[in-house]
Parts: sequence; C-alpha cells; structure tokens
Amino acid sequence: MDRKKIVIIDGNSLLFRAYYATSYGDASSIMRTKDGTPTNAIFAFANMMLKILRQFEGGESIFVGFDADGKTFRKEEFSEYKANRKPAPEDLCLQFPISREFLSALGIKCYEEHGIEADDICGTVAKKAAAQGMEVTVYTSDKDYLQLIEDHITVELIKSGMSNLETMTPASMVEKFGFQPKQIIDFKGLRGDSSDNLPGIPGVGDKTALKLIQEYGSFDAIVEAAKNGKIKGKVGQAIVDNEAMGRACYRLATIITDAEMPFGIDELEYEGYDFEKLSQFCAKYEFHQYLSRLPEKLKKSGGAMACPEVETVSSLKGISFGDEIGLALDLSTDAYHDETPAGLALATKNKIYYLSAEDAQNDDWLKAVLEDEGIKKYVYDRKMTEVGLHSIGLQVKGIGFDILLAGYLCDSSLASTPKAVFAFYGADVSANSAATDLFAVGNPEVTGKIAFYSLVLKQKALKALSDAQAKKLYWEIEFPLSEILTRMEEEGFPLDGKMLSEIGEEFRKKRDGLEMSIHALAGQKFNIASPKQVGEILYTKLGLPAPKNGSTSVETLKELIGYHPIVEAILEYRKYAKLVGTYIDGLLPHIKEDGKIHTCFNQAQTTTGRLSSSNPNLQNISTRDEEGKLIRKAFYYPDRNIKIMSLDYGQIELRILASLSKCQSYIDVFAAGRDVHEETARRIFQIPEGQEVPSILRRRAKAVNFAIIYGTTPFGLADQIECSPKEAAEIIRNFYIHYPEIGEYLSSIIKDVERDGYVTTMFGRRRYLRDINDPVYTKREAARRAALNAPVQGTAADLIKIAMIKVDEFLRKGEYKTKMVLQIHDELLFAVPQEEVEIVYPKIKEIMETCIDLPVKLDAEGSIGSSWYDAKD
DNA sequence: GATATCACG
DNA sequence: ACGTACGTGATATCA
Repeated sequence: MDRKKIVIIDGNSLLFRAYYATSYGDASSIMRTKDGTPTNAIFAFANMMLKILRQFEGGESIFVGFDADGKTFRKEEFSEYKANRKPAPEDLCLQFPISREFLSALGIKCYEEHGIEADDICGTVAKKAAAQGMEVTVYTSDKDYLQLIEDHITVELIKSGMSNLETMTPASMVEKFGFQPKQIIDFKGLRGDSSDNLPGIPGVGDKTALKLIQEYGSFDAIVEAAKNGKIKGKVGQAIVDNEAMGRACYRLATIITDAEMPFGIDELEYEGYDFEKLSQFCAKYEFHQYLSRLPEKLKKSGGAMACPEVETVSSLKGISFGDEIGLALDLSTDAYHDETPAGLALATKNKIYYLSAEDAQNDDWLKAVLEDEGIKKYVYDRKMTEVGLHSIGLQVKGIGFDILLAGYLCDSSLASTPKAVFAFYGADVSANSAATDLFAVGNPEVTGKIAFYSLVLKQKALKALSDAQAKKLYWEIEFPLSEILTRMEEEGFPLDGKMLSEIGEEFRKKRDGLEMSIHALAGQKFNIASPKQVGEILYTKLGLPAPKNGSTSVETLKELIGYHPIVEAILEYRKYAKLVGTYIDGLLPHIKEDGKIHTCFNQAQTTTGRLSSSNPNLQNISTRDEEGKLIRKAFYYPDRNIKIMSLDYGQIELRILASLSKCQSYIDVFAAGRDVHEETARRIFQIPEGQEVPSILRRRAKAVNFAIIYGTTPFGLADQIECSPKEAAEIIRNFYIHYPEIGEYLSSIIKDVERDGYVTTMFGRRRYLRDINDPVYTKREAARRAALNAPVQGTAADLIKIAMIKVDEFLRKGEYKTKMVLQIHDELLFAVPQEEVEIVYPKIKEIMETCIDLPVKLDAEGSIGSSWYDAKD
C-alpha cells in the first residue's frame, strides 16, 4: 500500500530565498502593492506553494514551520550562535506576518514556538510522520536538514533562485557527501558552519573532516582516536585541544526531533483552501492571477451544496414543489427596466427547472406556483425579480427572503453581485465553471445556480443576520422597503423629452458659443473636455500659475479668474457641457414609452445605508445652479391635475448628531426652532444675544458644523473657510468646549471602531472600517473620518427608510391616489392629485417628523408645484 | 479599465 | 515629511 504523503516546509528558509530571488540585488524596486507594502517574497513563496499543491491528488498533508522571534536554546547555550547574521531587511520582515495570513487563507497549518527554531519544529514533524508510516518530503535551503534524511524522509534542497531543486535521499547523500545523513552532525562538529558562526575545530576543513568521518564514523570516535594519538600532527592536537568547542558545535547542529507539539500529525491533512478568504487575500495584496492558477479541486467544498443539474422544461405540469423554492430570473442586473428576462429558474434542494420567458408566460402551472403565497420564494434581489416578472406579465406572491439584502446588512461593503454574496455565505462560486459570468443573459445554468443558492443559503444568511444583530433591520426596514421601492421604480417619474430637448438647445448654443470663444482666446483649437489639453493651454501656452498637481478643477480655476478671460469661459463651458452631456443627452434615452423615467434604487450599494439611484441617477439632478435647475421644469405630469410634492428633512444630520451625542444645548437649538448655524456662530464666535450674526460668521459656523459631521481635521476646515490650520484648530477646539457631549460622543465612536472594527447606527446598522488599524497613515485617517460620519449618515438613512415604510402604509390604507415616487436621501417626492394635497401633505409631514422617537425635534418641510422645478422653494 | 471632473445629499 | 471632509453616479478622455 502506498504511504500517505506529507510535505513539510521550512517557512523562514523559503521566505529568505523567495525575497532574495526576487529583489535582484535592488531592494528599492521590489514588487509592492499600491500602498507600498512589499510583496515580492510572498509572491515567490506563493508560487512555490502553488507548485507543491499542484502535485496533490487528495489525502496529502502539508505543514510549514517557522522561527519565532527572540531567544532560542542554541543562542542561550552559545551566545555567538548566528551572531554574524545581518538582520533581515525590513522589507522582508514586513512580509513574515503576511505569510501567516497567506497560509491561513490557503488552509495550510503552520507553527512556531519560542525557544526553538523552524528546523526543530520541522524535524519533529518529519520524524513523527515517518514513524507513523508517511512518506515525508521536506523543502528547505538549509543543509542542516540533511541529517533528517532516512528511508521515508526526502529533503528537497532549494538551490539558487527558487525553481532549482535538488532531491536528497539516503543514496544521493552518500553519493554527494560520502557519508550518511546522520553524519552531517559529526561533520559540523569538526568543521563548524560559518553561516551559523560555529567555528568547529580550527584547522579542520571539508576534506579533513570528510576523511576523518569516513575513517572513524562519528565525532565521538574521532575524539577518542585523537586522544589515543591515532590522529597524527596538528589536526590530532587541534581536536584534543578544542574538544569542548567541537562538542558544542555538534550539539548546536543537531536538530531536535522530539519537541513538544500542540497538534497531531493527523491534523495536518490538507482540506483545501477557503475561496473567500483567499480571494480577499489576493485582492488585498494584489495577486490578481493567483486564484485562477490554483487547481479547482483544491477548493474547500461548501459542504452539502453541490448544485444539481438544471433541466429546461416548457411547463411545470406534473411537477410539484414543497413550501420553499429558490427563484431567479435570467436578466442582466443593471438593465432590468430596459429588458425583459430571457427565462427563469425554480430550484429545490435537489432539482432545478428552467423555463424560457415565452414558455413561462404561457404556463398556468408556473403561474399557480408563483401566485401561491404558501410556496415561499427565496431570491437574490427581490426588487429586480418582481420587476422582471411583472415585465413579462407574471405576478408573484410569497417572496420570503432576499439574500442580497441579507448580505448587505451583514457587510455593507459586500459587492452587490450574486457571486460576492453567495461566496460571502461560503458557497462555491468558481469563475471557471462552464458558465463564466454570473448573470449572463440566456444562461439557464447561471440562473439555476442563483435560484439554488438563494434557496440553500437562506438558513446561513438568517444565522449571519442574527449574529450581526441585524434581524430587526432586515425584517422591519430593508425587506419591506424593497417592496415599496419595486412599486416606486415601476411607477416611474415623468419627463417631457420634447421640453428637455428645448431646454437643452439653449445649453448647447451657449456651450458651442463658448467653445468658439475659448479657441479664439487660446489662439488654437483644442478639446476643452480633455483636462490634459486644458492644462497644457492654461499652464504651458498661456503661462498661468500652475497648481502643483496640475489640476484644472473648478476650485483651481476659480483661483485663476482674473489672470486670463479664458478661465471663466472654460468654467462656463464645463457647466453647459455637463448639463448637455449628463442631463439632456444623458436622460433622453431613459424616457420610456410611458413618458416616464424608471430609475433603479440600489438598496445594497452604499456603505452607510443610504440608497443610491442609477440608470439614470435621479438623485443628482441640478438644483444649486439656477440654469441647471431649469432641467427640473421638464419633470411634470401631463395630467395637470397631478402635482409634484416634495418634503425634506431640515438639518437632518445635525439633528441626528445632537441625538446620538445627547448634546443638550444642540437639542435645545432645534427645540426652539432656531437656525443652527447661527446659534453655532453665536457660541463659537461669542456673539451676544441681541446682536445680529454677520453672514460671514454664519457661513463659517456652517462649515464647522459640516466639518464635525465629516470628521474633518483642522487642515480640511482651514481649506474650506480659507483660514490658517492654526485658526481652524482653534475654532474646532472652541466648538468642543461649547458642545462637550459631541466631543465625547465622537471619541467614543473612535474607541468603538478601534475595538470592534465597525461602527453602528442608532438602529444597529453596521459599517466595517477595515483600514482603521492600517499602517498607512492616510488609509487609517480616511477610515477614521468615515467611522465618524457613518453613524450620522447611516442613522439618517435608517430614519427616512422608516418614514417611507410608514408613509406607504398610510397611503395604501387610506387608498389614496398619491404615490411616493422618489427618495433623495433627506427628501421624498410624491405625485399628488390636487384634491388630495390638503389631506396628505400634513399627514406625511407628521409621519416624517414623528416616525421615530428622538430627543431632538425633527422638521420636514415641503412644497408643491406643477413641475419638479416648481416644487422647490 | 482607470482617471478626472462635476452633479446631488 | 507626509497630506488632509462623508456618501453617491455619469460622462469624457486616454492608455
């Protein structure tokens, strides 16, 4: 019977080799990630592992031994031991901990222990494994290991570079060295080892040592012979004189093979790599090709989740389902309002059925299943599923779980793709299966997989929600909201393409006129849309003072107004080009036959809990610029009886900050209905009660309030309000003196994120900040600022979502014709028949202001108009 | 596909 | 000495 195989690796030895093999004598140009972390040794090390793992056929074991830092028993015994060694380069040291991370992701066990070295650990494992009947291969570049060689222990000696290996067996040992493996120790006792700073017997070199060993066999016998005068001359005398040193070198060169190990050999069998962990590792360290090079079969299987075959059927006639199925559409994810699904899949735990859209539309059995509320449908992206089914005339009831939303609540930074979400729950979502691209339209296999995983991962997803303390958020906010968003998207928002084009013509004329003037001013034609060419004209040709980063952004250009008339012209050109490109030509193709825009409200996109809007984005339609705002005139209901009503929360984030921090003076400002920026100005700039607040100070105070919410540093604030960082720091200090609870609250957030790695909103929504302890200052600081902002922005997002649910409930219960149509973070838009305005406006305002219980007063104000433009003050 | 710019809260 | 406001999406250029 074949012996089971085990591969043992001297981690330190390999990493050293890997480092020097890939630094090419020039440490400054080694491979690094974008942020500067050196990765060359890890990369070469990983390739070596790949080479080894590729030979695995199943049932092999693998283990890596490392040196721990600090003292070893050898150093204790002989202070000169390895004293000649230069410390490892810093770029290599930085990679030692990464190697542990890598091995963990790869599912390879490693071990290190204070007091002993990697060779003692590897030696012990090797001997134990061999004694248990395994075939052992040890990878190292350290020749000391050769003493371990025996019948079932082979050493792969790594020579120059990384790929050059020399296989050492008992036979090849004798052939190469002229003695047995064990005798390496005797050899070292005599000859010493300059690399470990072991002197051995002075005057005894390779040849003499070899001769003596061949003649006498062992170090002991040689000493004995020398003492008896059998070894003549200087050599014999040197052996006698230096016996103690020789014995010490002998001991030091001896690898310990009976060290204590807290694990058994049977625990080292390779069980495969953790796909998710490894893909995160590869992303983090930018090893973009690595995963695809690993053999598929080495992936740790996701348990009992092998995906059954997909059977394409034309009808569900004769097929019965239990009370739970997975359901998925064959529909591309970012265009579900533009296209209809090619088909759909229904999954049970052991069977998947696929129907083309056409067959589905004509199949009464399918309709019965879809409309049976008792059959719970588990889906990935409930909103898209419903919209897609409706688009081919199918109704669905009993959608019981949306794994996309569940994944989002567990980790808001999770990509909203089936692949990322299923992988998050431990599914095997390899890219190299037959179906390459998840969500490729017209692909029954992929659609089937999505249906299947949506079904079988539901329990895990529920458990994860529970662990993340996000069950309430899920069942009371996100899941009910997804149904509301479905209706909002399907309802759409009217846009008059003809009127939009007319408005656009004005913009186009102005843009084209400006283009002519700019070319005239520059004395040449160039592409004004190209920042590169603009920079060349401004900073090279016209000699305007160039900023050090070469930027041509608004902020930069505004500084340059007055140097040359071309600057203002470019700014204006940019404005009209943006309006035409994004809001005229960009919106027109999105108008559907019903004269409406059907945006997509992405519910699992932002890291803070906000929604986002896309295809097209209706959350960034111009309003600050007067001309840009004209775009909003084209959004109106052709039925002039239907008005557009907007209600928005005033100062929502500051109110939430006041609540979260329980800052009484801030709460009081809102309770009294005062202008918060003015009040802040009064306090931090000490303006007496009776005196008016100068507008410049109100502006500054407003910037300070924002700075607090955004976690700004004095430098950032200084930049905003154009003062010195010193003054800005003084202002911020002053702010915290007047609002101490806010300072304490923000400090507690930092403590939270440093301890937990995440922060939470008032409703428990988490945001993980994985960079919070990153060694790179800018990354760490960015994470800090995001941590300070996330609870505020996220709580505001929770709040308006709750308001939406309650407003929707009110409108439906009262059977109003009023429809909620858009959400823009702190604002809700409604289509309201004139006759309902008087009833719904005050009621919705009330719901928005009272839907959650806070120590601070909330304020929702609204306006109504015939167009979106007119529904604004 | 990455980068710069700019629209919104 | 560094580099410095949070969260989005769409468009154009350029490699």
